[in-house]
Amino acid sequence: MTYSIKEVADMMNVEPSTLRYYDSMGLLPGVKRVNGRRVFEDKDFKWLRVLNCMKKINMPIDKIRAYVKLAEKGDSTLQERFDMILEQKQIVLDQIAELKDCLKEFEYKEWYYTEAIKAGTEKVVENVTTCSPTLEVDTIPKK
Amino acid sequence: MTYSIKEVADMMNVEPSTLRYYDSMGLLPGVKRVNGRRVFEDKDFKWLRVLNCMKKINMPIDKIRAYVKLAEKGDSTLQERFDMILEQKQIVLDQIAELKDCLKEFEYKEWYYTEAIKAGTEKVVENVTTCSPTLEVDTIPKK
DNA sequence: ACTTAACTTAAAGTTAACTTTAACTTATAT
DNA sequence: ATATAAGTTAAAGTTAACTTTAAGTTAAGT
Repeated sequence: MTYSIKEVADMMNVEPSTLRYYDSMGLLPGVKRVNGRRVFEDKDFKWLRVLNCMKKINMPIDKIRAYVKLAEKGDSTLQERFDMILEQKQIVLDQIAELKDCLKEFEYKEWYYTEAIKAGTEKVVENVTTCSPTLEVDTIPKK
Repeated sequence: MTYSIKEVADMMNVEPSTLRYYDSMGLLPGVKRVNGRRVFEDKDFKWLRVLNCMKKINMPIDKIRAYVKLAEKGDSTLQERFDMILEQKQIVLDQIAELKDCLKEFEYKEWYYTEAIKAGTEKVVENVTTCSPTLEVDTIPKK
């Protein structure tokens, strides 16, 4: 089975021009051409899925390219690639932890506005949290 | 207790120039001035913590400013702000779910390289996953 | 008192990641 | 057959979010 650039772009929720840009940056190694046109094959999706993840965690294009270059060098770079993957895995874990903290803040705000709307004014909830001068405070009121 | 722009910048892990930029964009309402200098008070940290979260989930500055403007209008905008918070909460939840999928991919890659390094070559693991032409596939090998 | 560090603004500069344009070729549908 | 849609490249343009610069004022340390 083969796929056009538009079909792949739709699957990845990006513009075809974005895929061409990725290609020009060296992020789409080994994609076949037929009459000059890119033809994506099943084997390409293996990498596209990883690329998709790397993009989602905001890994810079330069770093992704570095990974691709290592992969192209073959087995001699296995350890280096492993190290990069471990580093990125830790970054995802950190990002998830960070977002969970943000979620708490938004859940607090949800509660805050629920109470304020009930009362018709913010004054009722304005001083529920003791605001110490740090950004690390965790104050989720129990329902 | 009061804090200089540098002190607040350090707490938020940003440059003072970034805070000045946020201020110029209307993201730091109600910050006092003494001889022209910004002086941050305890009350400001309440908002800084929320701002911090909004930045972390990549909420665009324009949207954050819209929220600030609503807050400045007072109680008549409670419902609108509640709706915005709910929307952002859903965005965080989606982002967390997305990152968890990425984590699986990196965990698979970790396993992949562990096996490849053991064998000295990628050939051993290259075709472990059946790669269907979708980016939604989930293939985590059980240890 | 004097030096150094930190603060100020307005405006210009930077960066990453696309996105658009122009000029062209190839494929698909009627 | 012919129009329309989709593909191509290289190069220029865009956007968001800072970041730096320049020129100045204010505060803090010795």
